[in-house]
Amino acid sequence: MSVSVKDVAALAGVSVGTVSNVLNRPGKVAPATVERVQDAIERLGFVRNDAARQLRAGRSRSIGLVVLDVRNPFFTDVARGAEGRAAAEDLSILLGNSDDDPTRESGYLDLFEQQRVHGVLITPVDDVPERLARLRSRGIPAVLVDRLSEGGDFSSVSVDDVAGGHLAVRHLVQTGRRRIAFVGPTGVRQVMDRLEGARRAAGEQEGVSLEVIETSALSVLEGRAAGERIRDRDPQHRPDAVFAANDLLALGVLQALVMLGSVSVPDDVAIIGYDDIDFAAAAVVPLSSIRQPSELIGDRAVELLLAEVQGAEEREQVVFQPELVVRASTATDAGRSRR
Amino acid sequence: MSVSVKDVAALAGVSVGTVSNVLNRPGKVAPATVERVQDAIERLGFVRNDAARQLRAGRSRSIGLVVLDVRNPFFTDVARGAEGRAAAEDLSILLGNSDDDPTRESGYLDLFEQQRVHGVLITPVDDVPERLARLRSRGIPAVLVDRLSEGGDFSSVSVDDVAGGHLAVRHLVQTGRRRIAFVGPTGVRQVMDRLEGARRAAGEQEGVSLEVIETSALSVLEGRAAGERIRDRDPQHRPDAVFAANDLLALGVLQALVMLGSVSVPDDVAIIGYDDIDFAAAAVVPLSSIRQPSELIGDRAVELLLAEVQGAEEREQVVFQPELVVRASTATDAGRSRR
DNA sequence: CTGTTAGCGCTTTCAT
DNA sequence: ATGAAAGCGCTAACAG
Repeated sequence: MSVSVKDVAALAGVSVGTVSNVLNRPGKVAPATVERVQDAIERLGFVRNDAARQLRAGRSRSIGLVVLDVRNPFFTDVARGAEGRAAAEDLSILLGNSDDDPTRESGYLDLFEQQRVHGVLITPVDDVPERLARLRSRGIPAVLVDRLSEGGDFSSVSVDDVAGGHLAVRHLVQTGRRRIAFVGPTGVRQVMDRLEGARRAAGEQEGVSLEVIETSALSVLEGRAAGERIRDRDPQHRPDAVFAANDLLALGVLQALVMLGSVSVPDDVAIIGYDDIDFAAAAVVPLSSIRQPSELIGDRAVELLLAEVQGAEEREQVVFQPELVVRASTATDAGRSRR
Repeated sequence: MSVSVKDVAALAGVSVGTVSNVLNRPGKVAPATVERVQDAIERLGFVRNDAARQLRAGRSRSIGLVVLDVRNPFFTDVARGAEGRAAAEDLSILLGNSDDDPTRESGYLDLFEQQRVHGVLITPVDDVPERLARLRSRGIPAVLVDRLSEGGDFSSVSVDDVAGGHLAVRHLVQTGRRRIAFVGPTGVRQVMDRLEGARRAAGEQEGVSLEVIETSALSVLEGRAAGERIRDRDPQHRPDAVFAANDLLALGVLQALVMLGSVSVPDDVAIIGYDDIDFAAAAVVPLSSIRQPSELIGDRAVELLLAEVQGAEEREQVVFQPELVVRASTATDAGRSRR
């Protein structure tokens, strides 16, 4: 069926070893032979069998990446960053989407383990340190993405979520907001950190309240549901600002308030999101947000992984600082004084 | 390093053949033996080596998918659809992002060929029929995604882009627009088809003009650039409607007109996009669009691929019909009559 | 510079 | 029901 080195060798009148050398170390082969072999390769349309190479090498030339949600532009950006860095090393990225589901996450880790990937980049759903420790004990290092490693057992590339939450709420408070609602799924680590930062910022000023509106996911749909609950309240019990745990949620809240309801943003309610995805700027009301260097995260994560593959002993924790991006959704409007 | 079936066999006191049977056909092995083997597997933490299985099987358990742009939600939705269908068959999806670059596209096809994937799903940048024919001759079938096969040589799953373009412009014309601008990269097949449909619809009504504003990609950024060009024109030379080749472009145009300019949408200029991505509904001005059944496309594409893998001789062309979704960006506003 | 060969881990006959 | 052994395609070590 498929042509192998053997066929190439036969046609070129050399041994398989020589074919292999032409493929991997052409310098070690006489120019005339190289040509003859390449000719045969061309003629037969020979394509290396990766499975055989992997079997021989003991591991594949790919890196597994498990993200929480492929539909979230933040993660596709991270993936892009990782891909670019990996390509430079002639490695490819296997992208897995856990969709916040521990079973799916575990499925991908199984798959990656079976594939003997070079290493795994993961934004864990679950607390998976034991799982990752097992991987490592089998020679597959892991780097946490968008999540700090607890005991420093793993290298990680993350963004200071507490600082991000603080930035967001401090901004809301400074622009005069007092009754702040935090919208997000409290089961998620990053979200909890953002909430902690938010609480801290709220606590720094008298008279600021912070309530939590729980959602079950970080999606536009969930945001819309949360927004509807806010919209349906008595105006006097409504928050005057919403800090959403990510932009998808924020966009959903925005939809519910502005498009499906009659609440004005930012006049009645200010909204700030998190991630600063491309779509944030193009929203109904352009969305203020907390920017994370997403592609850079992917890039650095691969770098740390490769260092570990190459035997680096120290685990490194890279923590980027987030950045506040102010847009119309949190504008200090003149209109508010009317009330 | 890694534990193999041999180690498991040794610990369980059986032969490797039996271990393999326990793994693949447990029914053929005595219950007591099964238990003993599974115990050994557990104890040793044995994990199958995919490379070895693939080598043996002659091909991998994955399907390659090459898309034009991972950052475009349309394609991540397609990927999701494909992944779901593939998972049901115990196959995984290898996602490649060509980024509209023939070199990258070709790189992924090389990679997939080396991996001996089950098949390839691709939205081609280039005209790659010869490349795909070669793949097929090597036993790797290909299915075109979001693109009809020219001579019917390949199965394909697409959406009738001519009809979509027609729907969009007919809608604009019916809501009173007369000077329509089509925004998009004319080098792309799907875009050309949408343009053709647009031209047809424009021709069906006296006094409707259709100009083409060329962009170099289907991105928000390119849309913004195009929007700026429109914004900077004399109001009387401005189109009164824009049909953007996809939602990313449309969102960019919208940004340029509304947020960075002072053109009102839809009062001065109506905008309609294509794909109906989630973010369209949440845009500054909720975007009218042409909806495509994206997840279904991925799902069906895998189905056609599997049929071909299983020896189906006929190539099938699945063509879905697009659907018009009207939102505020093309509202027939009372305001227009003022002029 | 080139050839020979062992072996990576697994599955699958073919015997027993 | 289980075992023995061949072989998938490739690479690297060694010999010549």
